Amino acid sequence: MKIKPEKRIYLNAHNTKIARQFQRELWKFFERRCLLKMDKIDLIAGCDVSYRRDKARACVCIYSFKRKKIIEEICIEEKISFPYIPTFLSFREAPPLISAIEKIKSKPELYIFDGQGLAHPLRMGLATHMGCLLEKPTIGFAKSHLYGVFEEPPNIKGAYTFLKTESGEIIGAVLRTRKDTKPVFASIGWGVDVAFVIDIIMELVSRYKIPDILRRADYLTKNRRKNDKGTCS
DNA sequence: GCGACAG
DNA sequence: ATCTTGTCGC
Repeated sequence: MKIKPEKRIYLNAHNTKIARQFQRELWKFFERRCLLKMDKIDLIAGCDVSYRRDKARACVCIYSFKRKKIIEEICIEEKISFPYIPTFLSFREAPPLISAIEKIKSKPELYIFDGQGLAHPLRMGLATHMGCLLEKPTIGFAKSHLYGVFEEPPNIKGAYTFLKTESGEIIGAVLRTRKDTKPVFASIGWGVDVAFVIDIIMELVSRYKIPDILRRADYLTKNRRKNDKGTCS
């Protein structure tokens, strides 16, 4: 899938000042309605990025929710173009992620990213940022906190509390995807609501606290230490 | 000024 | 995220 040509300008920012402006401009593409239904969804994409020296490697793993199996995997490698700066993660990860997503053949209905969605000071975490570029439903799945107020959820698998802005708006959930482990921060990315986020994430986790599809993408991202020149499948 | 700070 | 060895616990 290709993103609209006019949106490519948002991929690279020369500095945080411009990056901040891009984050504000992208907000106009945000979709708040929930475009998906649990009983109809099928193809879901788990996306992750890892770094090695001056290269970033992005991997996308597409899973068929109905057939319960992975149907496609794509990995790409390219030069790192932006440093890691809290609240500006998108400018480091979106370029390689878009490169990988533009190579997939199937048509995912939902994309899950390693990071926040609306749980960001400007509501522009990686997942929301990617959603505004792709104009497709996205969810942010983070292992730690960046933004938002919440209470600790009970130590029971499936328990959750809402992640809110200072003014009380619900932007995501602090979800206990596994007992006796720290809860995760799942937030609305683009085109989904909190109930959907919670339902789908719980459906995608099995034995571990991270959804299998994201663990797989993470694995593909790092399993290239020796040979491998950029391809895998 | 101080603390917090996705990956 | 990455750099890294062993180690505690189910």
